[in-house]
Amino acid sequence: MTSELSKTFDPSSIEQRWYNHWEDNGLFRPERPDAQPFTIVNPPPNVTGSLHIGHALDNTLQDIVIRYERLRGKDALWVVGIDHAGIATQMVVERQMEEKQDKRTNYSREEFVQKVWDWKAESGGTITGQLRRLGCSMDWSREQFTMDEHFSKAVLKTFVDFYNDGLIYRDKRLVNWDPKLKTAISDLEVETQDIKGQFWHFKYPLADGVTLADGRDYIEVATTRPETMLADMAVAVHPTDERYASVVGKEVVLPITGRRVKIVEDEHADPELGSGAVKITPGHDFNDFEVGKRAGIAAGDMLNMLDSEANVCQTADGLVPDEYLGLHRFKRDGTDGARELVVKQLKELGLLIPHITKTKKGEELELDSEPRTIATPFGDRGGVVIEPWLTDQWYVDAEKLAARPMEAVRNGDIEIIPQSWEKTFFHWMENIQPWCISRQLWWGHRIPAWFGPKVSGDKISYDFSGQIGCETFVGIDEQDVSLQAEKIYSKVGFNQVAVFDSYEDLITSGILAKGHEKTVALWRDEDVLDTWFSSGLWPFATLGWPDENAPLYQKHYPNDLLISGFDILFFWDARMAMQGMKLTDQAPWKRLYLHGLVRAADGSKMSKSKGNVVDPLGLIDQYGADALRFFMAAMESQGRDIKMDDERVKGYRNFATKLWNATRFCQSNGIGGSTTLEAPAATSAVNRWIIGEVAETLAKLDAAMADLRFDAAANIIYHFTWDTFCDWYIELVKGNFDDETKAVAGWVLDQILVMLHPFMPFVTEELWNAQADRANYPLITAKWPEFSASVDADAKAEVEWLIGLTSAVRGAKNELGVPPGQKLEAYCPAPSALAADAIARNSAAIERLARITTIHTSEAPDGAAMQIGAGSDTLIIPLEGLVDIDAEKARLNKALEASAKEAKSLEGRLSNANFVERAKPDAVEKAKADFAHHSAEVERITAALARLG
RNA sequence: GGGCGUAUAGCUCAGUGGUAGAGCACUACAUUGACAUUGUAGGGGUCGGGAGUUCAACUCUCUCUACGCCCA
Repeated sequence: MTSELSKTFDPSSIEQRWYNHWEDNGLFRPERPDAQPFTIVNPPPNVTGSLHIGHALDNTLQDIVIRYERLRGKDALWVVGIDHAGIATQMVVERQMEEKQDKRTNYSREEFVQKVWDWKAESGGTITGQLRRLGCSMDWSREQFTMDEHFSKAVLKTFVDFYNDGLIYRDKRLVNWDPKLKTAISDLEVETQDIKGQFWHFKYPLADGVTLADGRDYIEVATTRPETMLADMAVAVHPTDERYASVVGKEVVLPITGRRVKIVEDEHADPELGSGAVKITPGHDFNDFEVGKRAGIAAGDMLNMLDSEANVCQTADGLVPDEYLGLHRFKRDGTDGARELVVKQLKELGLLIPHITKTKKGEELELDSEPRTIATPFGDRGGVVIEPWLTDQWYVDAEKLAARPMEAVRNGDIEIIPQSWEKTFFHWMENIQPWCISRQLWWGHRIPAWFGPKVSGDKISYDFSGQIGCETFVGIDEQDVSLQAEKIYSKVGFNQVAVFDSYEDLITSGILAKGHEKTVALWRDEDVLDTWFSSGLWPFATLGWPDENAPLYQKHYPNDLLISGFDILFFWDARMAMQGMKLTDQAPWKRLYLHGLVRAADGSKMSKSKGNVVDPLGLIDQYGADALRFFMAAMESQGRDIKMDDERVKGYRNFATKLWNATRFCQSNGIGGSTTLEAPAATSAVNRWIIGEVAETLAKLDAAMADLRFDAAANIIYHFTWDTFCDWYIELVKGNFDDETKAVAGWVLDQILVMLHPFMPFVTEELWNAQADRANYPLITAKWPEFSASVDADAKAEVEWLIGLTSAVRGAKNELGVPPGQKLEAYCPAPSALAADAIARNSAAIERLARITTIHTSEAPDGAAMQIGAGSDTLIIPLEGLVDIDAEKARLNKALEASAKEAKSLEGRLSNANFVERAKPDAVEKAKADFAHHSAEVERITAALARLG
């Protein structure tokens, strides 16, 4: 029994209902213990996130694959969860506090972290509801969070194991410091932008009366960051630069600070650039850091002149004048900073070399500096200029971890799709830098490292200023580290270990006071881990790792596929591969599919600041989730960004409506759901033909899905449904719904619903259930088409002959201005066997579609007529009184010209001996056939023209 | 500076070593019969420029131009 469908298709009335039904009945992951596994993990969206159009694309593609594999009977698992997103989340909560004139530091760490959890409970994870609206069939029953206890344990274990393997180490070096968020960030989180800046030229006076060969008593240096001169530690010149050869090893006296610094040789100084001499600030510039090290300055001795907010602080040698202390590094909010003051003072000292330029009028103009475009680093979250800052941080030796993923891609264990991304992947992996994983935040996975006093001889000494000089203990908990500590400190007479959660806790405890002489105190590292360090474990920690016997891990790891945007190839994908291969000894997924960005209609990047963001939920409201999903699939060719196009989404909404109405029509003719996977027995050509078409469509669809060609897959099912099924099959069988046809039509419609389901889950499920009572056999867990029938060549030829005839008649009538509804008779004096059969068996269809009442097998009467071709047959349709002969002549002449041109070109090719000898045999065969066809066409049309006079 | 990618119908995009396709838009016609969220038919492209390889290039190679992205 079918259930009646409403006259118009309203997506919003069915989506919620079906989604709840699927989820409530556990249909996203039915029990299939013996089935072959298929696994995808969803890139965990940020807990602060809401669904944007990029998520819509990424998740639609994943859902298509998961629904497809589920229909194919696999134990399809789509892991879903949320990322705690350290920086982003802390920012959200801090911003909310700011609105209430409150701030993080008004609270203890524990209190603040609790507030973040409260916020998460209240408004975190909005996106999970939005993914449901898109129809995504994840396994929500196992939804995870990267701060869940089991996941946190995996993160801890990873850190401890990596540390013990020497893959994680602590180092003092320059980091990318975000002075707004007051945390280190990794080099991937830095975005370089070209901004307008200035280039200043200074004189650094030579010390001790030394002069250059040309007599000058100073060295000229240039900089885009004058303020850093307060921490200059050298001037570098190129070893081959003869201008400075005589002063290498001598000193300059820095203006303002009066610091004496050496002139050193270093390849970094480019003789071609400016004066050829460069100032060296090892504590505040990545290049200078390396120069400084080469010049023998240890990282610990490098001068630092900025605090965590990039305000000037006193350097270790105490030479920064008081008036600078507390100034911001440069002008901010209209207030001059250290940069402006340095320039002003140097100018007053006569040590600023002006930049001479000319105005438009040709007058000479003296400027303090030369205008320049400067590549400037910005933090991707905080949005302020990044400060290279000398700190102790935790690093992952990424270079060691990179080898195996590269090998996996080379040997095919990991397939990157599209392949063009391989080069980018290799380029990054080959040049990979140490990965800074510590973050100065409160929200995140706390680093499991504790520091203790340094042991020297039989004494211990506490140093709270930095940690590099401390004893370091890394372990899974306090007990673990205190055992480690006991071993070290018991040797020098300390048999008690007290462990503190922070340096402050240690101090407030009073443990260092008298009375605790035998107790040694440890304090925990305050920092948390980079969020990506934890999300790198996602493909396996979500499945139970590190318990390698966990059933899910056993069955579903490695994952089959990962789908992500190319923008997180380095951030996430590469790190999953690095961590995964080290920890599990296997590539985390077999295939890595990278898709592009969804852009605004004009091709620009969507961004909140531009205000051109398209809300996927708005599109769902307007056109339905199915239409949006189909759009995403149809536009996803491998390797190209997708431009948003509402009209196209609308077009796919229309497609859903078309299917809806076709189903309605079927129902009104007593066509219901099929009861067999196997195609019904069919005798009529039309029915045999459509079954064969389903077989062909299925094969093409499976091939497209195997290659992850989402666009091809979507187009195949679209055209089969609309063109083949609706426009031809239904039209051909209309008015002739015998039992066989009803059975076949019902079966074909079911195959469409199944094949379309991964793309348009809602409307297909609705129609599936409307077609029959299928409460126990919902479409989401139905079976993918599986039948033995294949293409029937005779039926195909016959139906294609009918279609050819119909199209030809319609086209000719249209061109000649004959009303489409006009019924006519035709003459086919010498029909081919195919034509004779087709005519005999399909007279009703021919009359209805081609509007030809009778096809006589006698000679056509003289007089005005139009001539059309169907297959290799010619039909003459008298049009006495209906048409103007000149119009028919013009139409025929046009066709003649086209065929003659084609025939001539083919003839030329066939008479070329080189072609006949060297071309592939089928190419020659095809050319011959085409030539025969066009020659015949020429003859036919010529005859017709002759008949018309 | 290095790397990658893209240039195909008015627009958005597929595509194959054998002379080009889709959707939308456009034009004409149709229409109370599943569907105007429709049907039928049609117009429209020297496949960015140039050179080369080949019997044959939109497709392969080189080069130029334009645009985009990533890295330094």
